[in-house]
Amino acid sequence: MDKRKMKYLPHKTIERLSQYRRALLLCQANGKTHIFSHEIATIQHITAVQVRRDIMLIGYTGTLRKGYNIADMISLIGKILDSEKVQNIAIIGMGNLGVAITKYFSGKRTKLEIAAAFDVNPVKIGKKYSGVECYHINQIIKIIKEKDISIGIITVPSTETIIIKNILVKSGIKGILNYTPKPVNVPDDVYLEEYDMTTSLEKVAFFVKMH
Amino acid sequence: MDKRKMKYLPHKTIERLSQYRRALLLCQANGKTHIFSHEIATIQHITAVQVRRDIMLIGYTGTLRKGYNIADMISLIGKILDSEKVQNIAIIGMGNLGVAITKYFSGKRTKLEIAAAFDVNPVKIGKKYSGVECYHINQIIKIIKEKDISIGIITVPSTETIIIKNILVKSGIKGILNYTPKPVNVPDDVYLEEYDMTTSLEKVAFFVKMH
DNA sequence: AATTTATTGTTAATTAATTAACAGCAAAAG
DNA sequence: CTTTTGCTGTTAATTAATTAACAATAAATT
Ligand SMILES: NC(=O)c1ccc[n+]([C@@H]2O[C@H](COP(=O)([O-])OP(=O)(O)OC[C@H]3O[C@@H](n4cnc5c(N)ncnc54)[C@H](O)[C@@H]3O)[C@@H](O)[C@H]2O)c1
Ligand SMILES: NC(=O)c1ccc[n+]([C@@H]2O[C@H](COP(=O)([O-])OP(=O)(O)OC[C@H]3O[C@@H](n4cnc5c(N)ncnc54)[C@H](O)[C@@H]3O)[C@@H](O)[C@H]2O)c1
Repeated sequence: MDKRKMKYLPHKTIERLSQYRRALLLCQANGKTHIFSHEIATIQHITAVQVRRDIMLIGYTGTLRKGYNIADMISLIGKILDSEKVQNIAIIGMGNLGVAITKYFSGKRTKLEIAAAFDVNPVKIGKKYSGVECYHINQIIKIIKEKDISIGIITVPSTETIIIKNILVKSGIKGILNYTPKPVNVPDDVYLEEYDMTTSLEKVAFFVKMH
Repeated sequence: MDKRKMKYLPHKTIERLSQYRRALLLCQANGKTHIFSHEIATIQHITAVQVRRDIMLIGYTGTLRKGYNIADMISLIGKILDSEKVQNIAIIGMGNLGVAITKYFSGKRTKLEIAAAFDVNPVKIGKKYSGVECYHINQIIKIIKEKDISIGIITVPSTETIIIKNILVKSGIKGILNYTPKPVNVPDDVYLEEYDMTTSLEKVAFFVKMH
């Protein structure tokens, strides 16, 4: 698939591709070789049209009455989502959430690797969390360069969010995933994704109340 | 504000209201009494138009050249988002993520309360996590009734997601926040919110690679 | 007192995302 | 061999969300 086109894939399609891939890997592990759009839709709890539309956007075509070749689709999604070389990630703030995330991601995806953790608490410095070494935050610029880290996950207390964001931007990081409730802004060449758990929970509570 | 209108607030507006409120509470704590739309916008890193549009949708009006009264806005957002009585929450799966979330939320928001935790691991049953008692999963229907729990947070291994979702729906829960990567579907009268961390990270990685 | 400035509130326009509609066709059924 | 069925791929329509435009006006400035 053409690189120029990929840039223009809708954000929501990118998200779904990530999910399709994991679903397809599961199907493949169960010995399936082909799959219909409506089967993917059922797994993901979305509509078959949406699945076909996403597949159209990435330029793949299935075979009529046989569906999509699972192996081919996995490989194509990989070509779209994955970088050729490993993308290294830093996680900043090894508290409850930071440790949980590190454990969750470490050694899972081959093309994404948590390469370093950072904290200020002396108890944590030098320790390894699921194989990831924790460094003092004042080492971060050096380590990011050394380990060619391009993505940062922020899990520090929200009072520290801006400081950490600034350090990350300064050290040339190109993507930030901010899990603190303090919104940040970044230069145009840095991609930012924020998730606020309190917001999600309050949203659920609102719609429950409204019933 | 009219209850009928509230139902039709856009989802994104609901999310931002939750965030405005927390920002406003901070401002209030700093002794501020009034705030302009562009100030809120700066804090949230969005546009002032969007802030004013959201405020318009909830039917509040500021005063020209003076801005919005912070206390009034906090109170109005409370009337919209909060239920009159406390909304009780159950969290299912007290692993890394479940424990982190429980710690994070417990005793924070007055109108939302984590009222019970559930697991299958005998080591965890009977223990308290940040003041929240952990029960065996086979007690869940009883406890949900007893404690009038209307919201469930799922943090079990993804192999268990569907089982837990079914139990929650069966026991009459009205809102589910699913943090496992296994998508679920629910009847119309249950509100569902899903968040998949891997998707977020792969999305960041994609846009970083595309640069 | 007249003019300028800064800000709100709202409508209109634009962009993004989803959903509907359907043509095309290979395989299955008759 | 002909018809029906079931699925793909794509265009068109719809809906949701954001952004632009600007009228109204209170306060500040001249
Ligand atoms: N725990 C959760 O489930 C949860 C959920 C949603 C959001 N959050 C947010 O995630 C963030 C972390 O939450 P947590 O529960 O893990 O908190 P935590 O207090 O357990 O962890 C924060 C960690 O950051 C470290 N830290 C502090 N200042 C630092 C700095 N300048 N540089 C590097 N490290 C620093 C601390 O030493 C600590 O280890 C918070 O902003 C919180 O609001 C947490
Ligand atoms: N840890 C993270 O940062 C993270 C991030 C994103 C998503 N997740 C997802 O969240 C879920 C939990 O992750 P985790 O890291 O906390 O895993 P974990 O293994 O530490 O915790 C899972 C817990 O669920 C319990 N459990 C298992 N079956 C159960 C059942 N039938 N009923 C009740 N409890 C049961 C286990 O005993 C365990 O305590 C997983 O689905 C994971 O994919 C975790």
